[in-house]
Amino acid sequence: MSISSRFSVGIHILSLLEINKEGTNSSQFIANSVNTNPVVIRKIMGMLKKAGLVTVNPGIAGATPSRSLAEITLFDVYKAVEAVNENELFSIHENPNPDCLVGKSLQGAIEPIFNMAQLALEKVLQGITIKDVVDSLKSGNKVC
Amino acid sequence: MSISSRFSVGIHILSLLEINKEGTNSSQFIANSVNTNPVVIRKIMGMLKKAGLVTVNPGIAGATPSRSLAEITLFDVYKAVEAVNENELFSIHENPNPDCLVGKSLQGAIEPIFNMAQLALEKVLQGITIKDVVDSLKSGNKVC
DNA sequence: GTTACATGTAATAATATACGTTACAGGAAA
DNA sequence: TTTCCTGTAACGTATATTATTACATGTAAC
Repeated sequence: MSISSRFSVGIHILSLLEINKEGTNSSQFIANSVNTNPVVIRKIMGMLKKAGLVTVNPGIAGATPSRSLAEITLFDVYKAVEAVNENELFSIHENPNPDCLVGKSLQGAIEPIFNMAQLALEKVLQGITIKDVVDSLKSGNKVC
Repeated sequence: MSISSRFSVGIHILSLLEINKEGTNSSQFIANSVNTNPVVIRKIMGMLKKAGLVTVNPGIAGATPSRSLAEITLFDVYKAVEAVNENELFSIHENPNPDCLVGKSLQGAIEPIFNMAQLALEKVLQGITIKDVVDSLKSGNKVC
């Protein structure tokens, strides 16, 4: 199955905070751009807030990035919205037969491989910032 | 969410074909090692067969690898069991508002990034063979 | 050819998660 | 006090996974 679209929505939110920084980025406004329900935005915004990426206050319309968008990587967003948990991108079948060599040892053999693959993916995300994405949006040029 | 455990089961199956090559690898036998239902094994075995990785015949007990395990990479298994579809590891929210710059252009901006990240992950899987896993099982040494 | 046992596959249930939606509590400011 | 916002719980729907039952079909020994 796929990695939750919370991730792409999170990127959308942060990008919009920049593109519409002159305006007020209420959950309703953002939801209109993302094309979803404002509650979905508030829930994801809450995760971004918890991760220290955005500043939002109850009762006050709008949100702002908590630090420069050049200092927020896609990996930060990915962790914030729990797109994938630590070492859980791949799932491994549970309780294989311990009386069988394969059943007993497979998990230990493939876990490091899976972790390495996951890390390779995450390293790509660490190399790209929200600023890169926003620049790409403005210019029409691809980030990569 | 996580990548289907069909992937780890597929690796389990192929490893077991080697470890138990003297014996008969019926779906019942394999299911006993994986600790699941034989039908689950037959379904995954069917995908491995369709991908040309194993040879199985209706009515005849057992399965064998179709080529050397040193020539079957984890990526081959990953594709065979449809762990992740082409460029679909990440999902992107659909139908964003085209009247908004972010809504209109975000997908085009992040898709190449997502594809790059997915490719980085897949490249790791391409570098490891079932033989590597089996060697690790036998020796107790990690593949990586 | 019949019996025993295998694979192939459809159908179904149980479970988990994502996403959307309604409802409402509580904060802020005119 | 009214209005509009955020925060959050609760619920429904849709979808994917895994397990399971049931049965059609193939193979080979007897």
